[in-house]
Amino acid sequence: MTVTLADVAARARVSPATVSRVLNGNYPVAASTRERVLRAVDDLDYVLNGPASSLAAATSDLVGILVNDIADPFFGIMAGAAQTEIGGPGDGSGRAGGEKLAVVCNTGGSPARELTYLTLLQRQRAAAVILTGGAVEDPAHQAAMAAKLAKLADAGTRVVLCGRPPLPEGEAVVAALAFDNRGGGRRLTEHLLTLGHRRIGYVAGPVERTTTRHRLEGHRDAMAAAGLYGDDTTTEGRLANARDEDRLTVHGPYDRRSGYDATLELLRREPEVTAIVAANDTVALGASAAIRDRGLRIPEDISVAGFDDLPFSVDAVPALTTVRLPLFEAGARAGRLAMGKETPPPGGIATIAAELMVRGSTAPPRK
Amino acid sequence: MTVTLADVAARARVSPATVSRVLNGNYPVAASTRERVLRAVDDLDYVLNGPASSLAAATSDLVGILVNDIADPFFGIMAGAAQTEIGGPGDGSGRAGGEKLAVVCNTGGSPARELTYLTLLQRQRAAAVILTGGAVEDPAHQAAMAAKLAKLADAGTRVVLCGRPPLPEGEAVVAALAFDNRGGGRRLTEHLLTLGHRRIGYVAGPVERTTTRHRLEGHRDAMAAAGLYGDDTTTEGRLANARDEDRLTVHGPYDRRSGYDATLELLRREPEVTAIVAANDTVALGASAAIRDRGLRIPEDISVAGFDDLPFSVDAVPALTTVRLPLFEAGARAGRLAMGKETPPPGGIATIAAELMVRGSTAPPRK
DNA sequence: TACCGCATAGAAAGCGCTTGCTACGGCTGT
DNA sequence: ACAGCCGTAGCAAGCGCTTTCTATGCGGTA
Repeated sequence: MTVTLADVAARARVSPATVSRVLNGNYPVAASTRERVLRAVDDLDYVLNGPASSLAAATSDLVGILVNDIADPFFGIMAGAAQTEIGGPGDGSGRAGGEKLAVVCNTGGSPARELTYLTLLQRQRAAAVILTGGAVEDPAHQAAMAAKLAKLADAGTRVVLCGRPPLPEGEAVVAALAFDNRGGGRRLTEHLLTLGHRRIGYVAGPVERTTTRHRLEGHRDAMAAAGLYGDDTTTEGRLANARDEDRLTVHGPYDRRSGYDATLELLRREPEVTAIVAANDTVALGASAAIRDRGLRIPEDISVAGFDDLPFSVDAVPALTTVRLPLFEAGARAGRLAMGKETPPPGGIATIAAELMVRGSTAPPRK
Repeated sequence: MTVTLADVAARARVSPATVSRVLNGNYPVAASTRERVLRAVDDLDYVLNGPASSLAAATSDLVGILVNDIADPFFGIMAGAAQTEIGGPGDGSGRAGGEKLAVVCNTGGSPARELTYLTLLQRQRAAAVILTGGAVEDPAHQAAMAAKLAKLADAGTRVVLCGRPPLPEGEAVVAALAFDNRGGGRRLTEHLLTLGHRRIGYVAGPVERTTTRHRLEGHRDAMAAAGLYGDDTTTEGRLANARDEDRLTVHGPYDRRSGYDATLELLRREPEVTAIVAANDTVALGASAAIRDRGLRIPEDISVAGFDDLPFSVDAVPALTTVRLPLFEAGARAGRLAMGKETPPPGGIATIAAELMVRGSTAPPRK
């Protein structure tokens, strides 16, 4: 029924070993023999049995890319970039020689699914795994992840982090490419402060996500440095500041709906807000909609800012002030790292700069 | 080094066969034995060797989802929905029992890569394959695809089409869920005609893509039915109509940049245009930017419409008139079909309705 | 009491490939 | 002219699992 290596060997009048070597190209085979084998492969329409091959060789050509939300271009762009580096050009002959199978796995942000996918990938003896985007900070989960990754690395799977902070003990990992979320967040808020804003609302991402925390910390660093939230360091002062921070921060998922709802909430809590900083561009879009539905103008009445600089942000009206993350470049680099085509940065850790993009959605507050 | 079935068997003091049966749960095993085995599995931190298992059982738990552009939420939404049906909830125990590994593969719209991925999936003896989105209409490629899919089906892989028209001879396929692109396109243009528009520009997708052709045909059907492009059926008249159609149509990729450039081109060719229909929402966003950069207002000077109703479309300013496709539902259904959890529609073909969403970006043309 | 059948466990034969080792010419070097 | 090599090809032993077939022990029944 199905064609096997042995069939090809018979037709080419060579041993199975020779066919295998022709196909893998890691052993000298005379040109004439090779040609005969290749013709037999074509004639018989032979397709390698992946499982058998992986079993015998104890490795597979699977590369897994884990993303938190596949419907979010933030991940799509990174994953796509990584795939271009991993998949190779593809010759269309259907022969697929030397290709790796780059596949993306959607965790939906669930720690359990993240672990499950890792196990599944481990089962397949994946050649490499790329983890993208923020991590969940729950200690139990972090420990489980670290253990799992260590085991993967042990089994020869290359592990690369992309847009995710390094592990506590990062030995298991080939490389970690971390975005400068904190710095980006800080510069964004500094921009707003420079424009003269003082009461700034913050629509944050889900709690316990590193991305969320880092961006928020950047924001608060800037606020604190400006003496906002007060620099009253007495116990009472600190409490008051904390209350202030909390009042002006709302957490929610990274989607437009959350941005919409949170902004309405912020507006209710503090009508005097003159700017809203969103956890990312998608959230910013929802925030903008809420502001407009409230009958307010952007940026005249309220400034809005996002994060990521996704492609649609420049088309928002007005164009969104945001922080650009080089998602494509980072994804591509992660792909190369996973393939061993690029040497890891010193220490295995690289921080990727975030660039402030000032556009029309931010302006000085009205007097 | 690595733990094998035999190690588990030894520790549980049973035969490897018994361990295998406990893990696969398709053979009676006494409760006490099962428990002993399970404990041994946990103690040893055993992870099944996927390749070995697939080799012996001649099937794998891989399910491939092919998408044209992973950075496009159009595909992300479908793929994510399909994955939720396939991956199961995941128990977080890391045991990953009975799970399928749903993976998405990004073809980038390239026929060669599409074929390559199919070969790679065939190699892995994938349990199922879901093809999403429009197909390329090149006859050679179509034939190659049909052959490849037939071979996959032959090998026991379930093939499901989602948002893609059925194959010429669809026997190889479990089911085809096709969007009513033509009907949606027609109703969208009828809406514009009803508003009073007569000179309507069309920013189409890439040529040779089924999606592109169907949406465009819907548009032209509506135009023709309204007597636009003339109903002159003489040879000369037909030629004139065709020229008119071509002058008001520009093709390009499904991205914002293409929408921007094409709209500028359309405006140059025919300054009297009162509406622009875009191939999809992303393109519509680019088109809107171009219109605004030209100093024109939407919808007062020019109406704009998209297709797909992606989440961001409602947040555009003004909100985008578009055609809603139930992407999530379709993806989920494709996932269930791929898992054999749902019986295929009669004839294996289902057409999925497209619903017109009238919003602020379209209005009657100025007198 | 003797027999049959069911429930459960084990033995062993592969699944299709990779790869270390061996075998065999013909060439080169002295 | 002979030894030693290099370049190729084949042999055969697994890789770790699934599954068919067989073995065993037990309870129930005649």
